[in-house]
Amino acid sequence: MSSSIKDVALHAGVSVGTVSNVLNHPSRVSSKTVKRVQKSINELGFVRNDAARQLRAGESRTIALLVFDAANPFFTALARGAEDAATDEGYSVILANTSESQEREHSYLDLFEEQRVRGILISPYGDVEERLSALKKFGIPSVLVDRVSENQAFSSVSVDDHAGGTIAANHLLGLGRTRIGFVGGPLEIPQVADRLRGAQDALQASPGATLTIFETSATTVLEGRTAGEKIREMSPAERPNALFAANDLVAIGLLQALVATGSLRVPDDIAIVGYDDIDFATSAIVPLTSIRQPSALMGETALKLLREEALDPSKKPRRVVFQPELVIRESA
Amino acid sequence: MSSSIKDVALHAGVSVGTVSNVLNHPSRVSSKTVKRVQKSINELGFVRNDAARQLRAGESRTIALLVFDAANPFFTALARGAEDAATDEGYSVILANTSESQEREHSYLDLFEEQRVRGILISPYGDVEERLSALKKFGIPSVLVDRVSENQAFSSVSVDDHAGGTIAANHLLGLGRTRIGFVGGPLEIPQVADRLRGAQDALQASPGATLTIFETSATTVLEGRTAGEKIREMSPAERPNALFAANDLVAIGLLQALVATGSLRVPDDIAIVGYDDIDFATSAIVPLTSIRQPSALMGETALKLLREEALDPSKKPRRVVFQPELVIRESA
DNA sequence: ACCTAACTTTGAAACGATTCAATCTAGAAT
DNA sequence: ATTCTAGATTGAATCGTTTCAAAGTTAGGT
Repeated sequence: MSSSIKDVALHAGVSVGTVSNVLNHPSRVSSKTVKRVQKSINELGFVRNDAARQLRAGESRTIALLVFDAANPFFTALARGAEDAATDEGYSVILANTSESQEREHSYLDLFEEQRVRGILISPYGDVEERLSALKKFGIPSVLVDRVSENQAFSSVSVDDHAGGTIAANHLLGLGRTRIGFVGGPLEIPQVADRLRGAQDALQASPGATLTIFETSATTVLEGRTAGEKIREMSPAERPNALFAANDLVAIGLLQALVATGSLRVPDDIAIVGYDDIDFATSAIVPLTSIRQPSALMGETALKLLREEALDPSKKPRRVVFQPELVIRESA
Repeated sequence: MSSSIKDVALHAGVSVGTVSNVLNHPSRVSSKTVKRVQKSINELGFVRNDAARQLRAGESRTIALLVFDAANPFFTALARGAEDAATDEGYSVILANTSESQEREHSYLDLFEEQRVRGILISPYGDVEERLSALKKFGIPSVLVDRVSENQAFSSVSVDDHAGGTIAANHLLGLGRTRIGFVGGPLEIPQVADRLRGAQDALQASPGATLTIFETSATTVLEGRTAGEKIREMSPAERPNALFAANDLVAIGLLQALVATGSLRVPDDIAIVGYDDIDFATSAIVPLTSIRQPSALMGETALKLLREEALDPSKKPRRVVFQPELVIRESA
């Protein structure tokens, strides 16, 4: 069905070694021969079998990017950055979506291990550092994205989520809000936990203020809406007058529940701060005040770190931390 | 660095054939041996080399999904549907993003061909049917997503974009709007062209109404906003009083330019209908009236069609067309 | 105790590329 | 004419699996 390098060699009247050289080291072959072989390749419709190549050469040209929520624009922006950087270096990036499932996260890591990808960019959902260490020993480097390595074993690109949480909370406190709610979850997700902790630390400095946690089972629009509906039903006295959402998706969900129904006004009754500053933040019912992360740049940087790692696995991991930035719009 | 099946065989005191059988046909091996081999596998940290496996077995377990804009929630929803269906059948889906570049589209197709993926789900950007035919001859089936095959050569899952355009236009006409603008592009994208044509056909029936085309270079929020700014500057007399956007992203961009600045009211001054009904449509400044496509279901269906195709390549391609549905909110 | 049928296990031959030492040019220098 | 050299070409060995015919083993029936 598909022709091999041997068929090409036969057709062009040269040896298989020569065909391989035309493919990989054309300079070693006389231009006359190159031309002849190229012609045969075209006529036969030959396509190199990557499995065979990889088996012998021992190295792959693809890099895997594993995120736990591909639907989040923050990750697609990040992916875009990584892809552009990869293309420049002759690599291809393939994306896999964990869908917030530890099981899938592991099965994708298994897949990538079996495929011997050149490296892994991962925004971890579950606890995978041990697994990644094994992969590293195995020869597959990885770089953590949007999360730092707990034991400093991996390079990482992240944003200072604690600082982001503090900025958000301080902004709300600065507006004179004292009953603050944090909406997001699961709290096991480090990004969520850090943002929460950052907010809590900011609250420390303001004795009068309180922080209530509304934990959600995922950081999605839908979960945000569900939480919003609960908050809407609270009595005005206990209801928070400011909300800090773990990300913009949740914030948008909150807006849907609170504003779209006309029951409450944002920011008058409740101020809302989101996180990520995704494209849609600007165009929400009430344009969202949010904490911005430089997503594309993060992807690009992650790829660079991965390359460093691949070049010299013994190198000390680097940790790049970007600072988040408050973008003030109308919701707070 | 990494141990092979041979090492495992040696360690367990069996032949390589037996190890392979433990991996692929455990029923053929006595349970005693299975246990012993498993133990060796764990102790040595053996991981099957997929390249070798694929080379010998000749078939891969991954399916590629190639879309031209991974940032569009419609596609991520679709991807999710395909992924779930694939997981059920023991396949893995890898996602690649064309980023609206024909060059990338081709280079990813090259990659997938070299990798001998089991099949391709593609939402084409450029003109790729010829290329896909070659792939099919080569043994790699594909299913078109969100677009029908021009020459009936491929199975496809799509939405009746022409009908969608008609529905949108009729809705606007029904609201009494007569100066309608179509915003989107490039017009070479069939989805865009079909939606436009559907609208034009609806206009035929209304003699008094006119349709102006505002072509954009991509269907993104940014392009929508740019177009919106131009529309905002038009004199009230020539300015359209209704807009049909090629997708929700563009519609959101339009909203940003028209409403966020406070210059015009939606739908009073200008009514807007979007397309796709993405999650964010509900939460736009003005909740967006939109044409809904059953995205996840489409992904799931595409995977099923691909499986049929893989099972019997000579089978006549099937074309599944879903009907779009008008979701009325506030923007029109 | 022997034959058979059913299970297990073996090991060599693929799969399709890359690599590299060895061989073969053709032209320059003497 | 002869030697030398750099460049071009060859082809066998190799990567790590799966496959499958053949050989080996076990237990049940007579």
